[in-house]
Amino acid sequence: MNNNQNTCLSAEQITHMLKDAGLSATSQRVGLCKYVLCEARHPTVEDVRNWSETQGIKTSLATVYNTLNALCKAGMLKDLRFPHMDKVIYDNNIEPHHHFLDEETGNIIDIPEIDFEYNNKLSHEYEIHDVDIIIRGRLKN
Amino acid sequence: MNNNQNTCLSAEQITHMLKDAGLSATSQRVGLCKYVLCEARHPTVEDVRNWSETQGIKTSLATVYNTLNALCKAGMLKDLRFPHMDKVIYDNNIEPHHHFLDEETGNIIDIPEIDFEYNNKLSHEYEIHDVDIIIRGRLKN
DNA sequence: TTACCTGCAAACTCTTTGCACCGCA
DNA sequence: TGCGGTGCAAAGAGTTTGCAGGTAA
Repeated sequence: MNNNQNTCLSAEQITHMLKDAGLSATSQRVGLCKYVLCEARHPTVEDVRNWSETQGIKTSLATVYNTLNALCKAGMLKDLRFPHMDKVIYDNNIEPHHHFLDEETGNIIDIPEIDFEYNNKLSHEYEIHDVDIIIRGRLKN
Repeated sequence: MNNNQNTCLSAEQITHMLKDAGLSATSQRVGLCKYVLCEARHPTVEDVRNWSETQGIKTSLATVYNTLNALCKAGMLKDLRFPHMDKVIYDNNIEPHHHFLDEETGNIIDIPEIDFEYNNKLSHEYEIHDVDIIIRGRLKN
């Protein structure tokens, strides 16, 4: 069910990725990455915090924020903010894709671009850098 | 340049709209509506507050929030939250449309649905209520 | 008159920052 | 050893709420 590219990274692999990004591989970061780059799907800061507590990873809220921000800056993670949602959500799927938000459950599902194509008829004055598409609805059983 | 449907509403018309929505037409509300339903394009709470101060409309921050929330609940206004933007933005264009965010100026431009069509190839399990599309880029001169 | 609205301040939530200490390289 | 990371607590930004007084219908 996890549609990211990083399913099951080892601590060594994570250490390598961090160093490649110019980040020192502290135990907190490696631990948080294990969750945020592999296990988690669209976690909030709170989710990350809760997970790290259940795993006995000693860390502070500030470090969770610092780490997630550093990973975003390094391009290993993406931060999302959805309409009618007050918290930032993190996405380890770096490939271009859209999002489906199940309004009943709050679940967020990645939608491949091919399943929801768009046709840009804007004039050439509009130089497009990126397109965010959020589909809101309900996933029938 | 204002592409909403309410260009230049009179105080009487606003009073009527408020009452139709089951809201009492206080002077603060009528005043704020004048801006938020007519003049403004994608204002933040701060914009509304600043405008009301320059207009000598005596109001409090709490009332601005209450009024905007009440208008949203009544369907007269829409609240938007964009990626990488920490504040809520209000939109008086009730018609379905998309948004173009000029990343250089911060300007938000309404995009008619016809200028940016999408093609939904999702399976029938996905029951779609609404689609939010935010196009980020730069508007060349 | 009564129910709703307003204004103030305080509370709340999410996120960032300052600073002393600690640990990786 | 030195630079950057960590942890705590405090600060900050945006928004909501509680309550006493005021106003529309």
